[in-house]
Amino acid sequence: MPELPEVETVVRSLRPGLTGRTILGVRVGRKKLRVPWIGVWTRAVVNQRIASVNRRGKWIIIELDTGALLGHLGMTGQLTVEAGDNKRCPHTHLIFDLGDEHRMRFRDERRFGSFQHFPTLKELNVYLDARLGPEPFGLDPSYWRAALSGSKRPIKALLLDQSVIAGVGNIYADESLYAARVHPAALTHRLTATQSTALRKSVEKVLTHAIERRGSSIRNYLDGTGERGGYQNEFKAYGRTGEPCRRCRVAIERVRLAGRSSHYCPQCQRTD
DNA sequence: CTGTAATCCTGCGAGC
DNA sequence: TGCTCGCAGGATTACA
Repeated sequence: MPELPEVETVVRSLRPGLTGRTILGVRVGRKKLRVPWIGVWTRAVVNQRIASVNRRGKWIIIELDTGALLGHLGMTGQLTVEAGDNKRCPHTHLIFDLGDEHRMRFRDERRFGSFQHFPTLKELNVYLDARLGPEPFGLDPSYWRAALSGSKRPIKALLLDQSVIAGVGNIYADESLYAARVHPAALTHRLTATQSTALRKSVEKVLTHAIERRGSSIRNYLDGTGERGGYQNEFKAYGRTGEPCRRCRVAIERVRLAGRSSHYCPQCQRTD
């Protein structure tokens, strides 16, 4: 679920409470996550101090004095720091004891999320480099133009491809396409220079705005302190099937593209 | 090189 | 009320 704005909000809200703390122990849940290395690495992080907390694409990077943790929230993951009494919480897979009655908890209902350990930050970055393209902010215009002209896929599929641009997911792809007035099924190599530029700027604008609203909470998403986001109240396309377009009042339509629902205005977003 | 579908999971709302 | 179906913010893999 969480896309770049949600992960950025989690990282920002966790950073002050995590940085400088030492992991005293790790408790592991019974159920398996998709990356089955939990339990193998838990001992490696005990007594490690947390040096920094960062984000790349939709990934959370927790750098330790030695080694680093890489987390992904999948569709329903929550990473929170809590203090005081220890409530029972279903779907908890990891609890990091941070001392002084503080704990970091990783919950994930659907278990699409993951938590991995790397012996060095360098190895972690090699792993991410193999999967991720550049961040959407300050994207090189010529890189973007080349990426679009060199592909014949629908633009929606390209926006979701993390190796082209890191961090965009289904919600923000739809919102960006709406803002740029580009049809989700439009083939990338057929987009005009104007459309290409508009989309590059729209992605940046939509993501920035969503971060300011602390992300979108549709169902599960919470930030590092357990609070919901507010951007779901500002969706113009996503999840608005049948509702009137805020620009032209024509009903928003939904199509299935690249295996995902795409919401768009048939009047404002044309393929031609 | 594309594109699509299936896979990993749980939970919820719609419709019968 | 209770059942089944389809759908959900993601990433990876297999296959046409």
